[in-house]
Amino acid sequence: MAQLNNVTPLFKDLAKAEHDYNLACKECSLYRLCLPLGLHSNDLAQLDKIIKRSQNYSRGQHLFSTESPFSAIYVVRSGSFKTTVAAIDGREQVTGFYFPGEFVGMDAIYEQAYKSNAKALESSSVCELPFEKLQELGASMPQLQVQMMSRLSKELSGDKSLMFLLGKKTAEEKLATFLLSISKRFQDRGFSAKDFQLSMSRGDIANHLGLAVETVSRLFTRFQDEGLIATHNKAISLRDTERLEQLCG
Amino acid sequence: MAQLNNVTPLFKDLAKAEHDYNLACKECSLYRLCLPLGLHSNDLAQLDKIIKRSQNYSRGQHLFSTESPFSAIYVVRSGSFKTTVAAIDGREQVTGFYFPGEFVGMDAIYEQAYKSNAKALESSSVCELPFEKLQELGASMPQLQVQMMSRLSKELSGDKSLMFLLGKKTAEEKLATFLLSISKRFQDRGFSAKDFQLSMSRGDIANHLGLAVETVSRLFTRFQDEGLIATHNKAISLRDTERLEQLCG
DNA sequence: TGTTTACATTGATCTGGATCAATACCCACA
DNA sequence: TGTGGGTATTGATCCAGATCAATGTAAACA
Repeated sequence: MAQLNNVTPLFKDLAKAEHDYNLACKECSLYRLCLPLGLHSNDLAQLDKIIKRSQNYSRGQHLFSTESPFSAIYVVRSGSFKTTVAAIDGREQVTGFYFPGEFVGMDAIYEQAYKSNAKALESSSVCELPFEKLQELGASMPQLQVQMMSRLSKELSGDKSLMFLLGKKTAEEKLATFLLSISKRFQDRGFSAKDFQLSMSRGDIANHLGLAVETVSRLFTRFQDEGLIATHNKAISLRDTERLEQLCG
Repeated sequence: MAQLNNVTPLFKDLAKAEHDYNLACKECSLYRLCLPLGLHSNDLAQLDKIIKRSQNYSRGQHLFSTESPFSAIYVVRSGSFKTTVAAIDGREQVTGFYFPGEFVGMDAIYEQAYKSNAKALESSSVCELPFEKLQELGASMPQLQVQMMSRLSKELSGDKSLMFLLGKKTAEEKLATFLLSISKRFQDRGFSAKDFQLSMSRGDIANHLGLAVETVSRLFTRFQDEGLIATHNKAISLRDTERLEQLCG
């Protein structure tokens, strides 16, 4: 097994830099990725006031579930989350993974009720946007509404791609696509696109991609044997991005 | 094969009732399902002004494609559409079917570019909402923005359910879910929930559900043999809704 | 009215990835 | 430093649904 060094832990550095959880939006290193983008500074100050900067969620803790009363949407501040939708018989589908700067819970707006469950994959923190106040604010701040719609639209278009992945891609293509998507998101956040630490289990990955854990495990082994990646448990190193891209279809 | 009578053609009656395509929103029979819901009458009048009521699209015609420049989102007025996302190698996934009152093209907002292709499944018409003007209007009309967000959120939550369907359901469960979803949408539009005419081909259904045409065809036959439905080509009659619901998982 | 072309059904066979089973590894906590 | 429980890997087998192949049906057009 190839040796892996200097692997960036999942947004840990960021979490450290953001140690002061009451840091105002304009001081936040996620600023560029987050809602405030495009807001004028006095608008931003108003938004700042309604945001609740909440304490940490520890690994496995629910941010919300379909049982929770709907009151807010969230932006990941540090760490990561997964969302799932479940059937009565217990089957569940991991519908998404969420990293710092990304919005969780937007599918709740329509029915004013969470339609999925969100769970922390590691020690994580969020900014809470109380939905009612957000809406009040939006009435006098069109730019904010535009930003929100933009976020919703982005997630929508990502979901369409996932539908293609689930419906039409082979196991191999699915995993290659997944790895590159994660890599891209790390890069957007200023981390290495090549070396990173997955916060989710093989089971979560498999579930999300519509595969069995065993298939994912075998693919990791094969990708490694073929020199596409190097793995050491949850640490991943992309070794041949070009070939991975070809594998995506 | 069971005989099928009095099957409601797909929103044809509606199309006829809406024969005057310049009908103002407040006169439109889709009012209740559409964007204007919750707007005050003077706001509505303003919205009315920017809506372009376009001519018909005939079967197979593109409403937009990923090549089209982005300028508007659409609301189906009569008929129906499918949207697809495609890979370079030609594979494509049908990401959704759209019926009167439903919004098409919202995933384009984020990147100001259509991320999918929309094609008419039959003779259809739409209301065109020029996005720039919609945004201008939204600035002075918070309720409009709220409505838009609500639509986006609704589609988002529908897509999450589709991800569950694609990732976790069996072929049988997929088809049962599909039939009931279509039935529900007909009912919402004031048509029979039991007897309707599908506007999409078996191929489109199969593609959308992540199945082969042959599998869908066999399932239709089996459902019919088991007395769950009666079919005559594209005409469908639900005979045992309860059992279909159980089959959804 | 026949011909064309696309769509749908049915049957036979094959296979990618699931499932079952066993072992190995990792780390949390005593 | 050992022990237990979750997580991961690896191998053997199976099967739901894909694919291949052929025929049937319908609607569109000359």
